Amino acid sequence: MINFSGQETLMRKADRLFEIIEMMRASDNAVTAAELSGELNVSELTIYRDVRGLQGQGVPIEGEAGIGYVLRPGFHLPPLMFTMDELEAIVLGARLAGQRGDDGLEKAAERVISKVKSVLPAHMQDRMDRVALYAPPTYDVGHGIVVMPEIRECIRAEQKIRIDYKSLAGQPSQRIIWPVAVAFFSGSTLLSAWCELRNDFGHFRTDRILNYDILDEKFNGGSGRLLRAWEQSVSTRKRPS
Amino acid sequence: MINFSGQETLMRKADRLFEIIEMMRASDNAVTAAELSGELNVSELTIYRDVRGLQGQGVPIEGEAGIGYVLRPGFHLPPLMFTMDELEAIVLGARLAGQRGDDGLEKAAERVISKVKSVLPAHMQDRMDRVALYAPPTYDVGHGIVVMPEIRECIRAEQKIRIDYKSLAGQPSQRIIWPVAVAFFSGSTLLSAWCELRNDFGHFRTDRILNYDILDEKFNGGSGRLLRAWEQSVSTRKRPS
DNA sequence: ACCCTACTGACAGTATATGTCAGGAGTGAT
DNA sequence: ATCACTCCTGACATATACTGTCAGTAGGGT
Repeated sequence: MINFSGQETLMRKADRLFEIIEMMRASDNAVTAAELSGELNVSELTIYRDVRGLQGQGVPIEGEAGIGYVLRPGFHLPPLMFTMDELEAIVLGARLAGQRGDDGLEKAAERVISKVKSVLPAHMQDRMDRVALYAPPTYDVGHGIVVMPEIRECIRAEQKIRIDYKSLAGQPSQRIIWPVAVAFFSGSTLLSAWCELRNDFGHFRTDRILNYDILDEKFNGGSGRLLRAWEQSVSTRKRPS
Repeated sequence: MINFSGQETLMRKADRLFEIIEMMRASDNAVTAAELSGELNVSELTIYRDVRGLQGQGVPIEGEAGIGYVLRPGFHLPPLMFTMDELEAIVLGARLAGQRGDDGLEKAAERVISKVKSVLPAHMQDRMDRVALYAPPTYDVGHGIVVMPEIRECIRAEQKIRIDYKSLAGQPSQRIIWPVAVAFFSGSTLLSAWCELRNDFGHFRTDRILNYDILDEKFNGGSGRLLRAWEQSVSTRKRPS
């Protein structure tokens, strides 16, 4: 955009090489040349040539037919300062997280803003203060008696919880759960967990948890395997609406 | 050196740009174009052109006659330390911003995650991948013909916009506005701006903007004063519901 | 005053980057 | 085994970007 005086294409190419690496690193799965070419507005062949060039330069990209490209972990190029777009995303995200999330997250989001601001050059600090993207207030989410920061800590520490739960029908029950994830809806918060009673994953509205005890006993999340299993169980029983 | 298969010069140039930045960062004093050209085996003019290109791309290089080049801080992202609460706020915020915001913000939010992760100590990177706080999918927000990243850029650059707008009643009108803020509701997006037609602030649903032209003419936001005036005008005419 | 240095402009040859077209070979699913 | 997907190679043509040389201007420091 602001390119004075030629050099447009080279810059575009240097940027493209950078973007290729970023996209591969950002994605968990393999990235295909077709995806890259679509995103970067060049032909697939150009991507192939770019990748070959990067590999020749020592970038650990692995390409497999039928799969796509994967960037082997451990490759780091020096991290660049946040762009204005990224700062706007951080500020908007913090505002949203502060509204949707619990008190702990709200305060954490504020600390994030100030930490990020502290590493910015002076002129960008001003601009960050003036990010004018807003998340309009929603209903205050009620968590009942549940102290959400505690629950999040249980997820991280893999600690079991015994809960007294009242189902939608009003049926009370007691069960021991392995907390896995939290979904922040606009009006309510859902705690997803493995339920020992049902031997399956279940979702529990936090405002229907009547009582709970954090147990000393831990469960084994298997370095994220339980989380991935939960993700899969959610994506397979998708609701139509 | 290890350059197989063509692309020698481009790689050399991309590398050279990288090297120029590295040499400037490594040196405490200013670096002269002559030093760079000697080290990189190109003419001085090529260095001048490279630097101009980098500056055009936003790299904060300052050149002074008689002195040399200096890389201002704010190009590299320094290491950052976050607590788990803060990391969870960042990840949740990025997910929320990615859903509510426009395409540009979604990508920016992804890059934020990737950048933050890259400056984190190793043991925290894994934990960041496993943050299990989710923002449930919402309806896809329609912006009509409006390209939101462009609008955000106009807010930052304080550029006037001429819009064709269709009011709720269906009444079309053309006006020139000074874009001030964007509010991302869950179902729609509101652009707030000073309206030259009404001489007052107004809110415009992006999906009711029929057409728009970004003008070269700029307005004067007064270092955030316009934004604060808008904030005040919003807080005084609060709607009860 | 003097040297150093960033910067600009014009000109020309080279090499480079990119696209299109066609085809080969490996992978995973049906 | 077939099929769809994907990485990868080769050849060819075109536009254009990069680089160097030469000459000159302007600002900084001593």
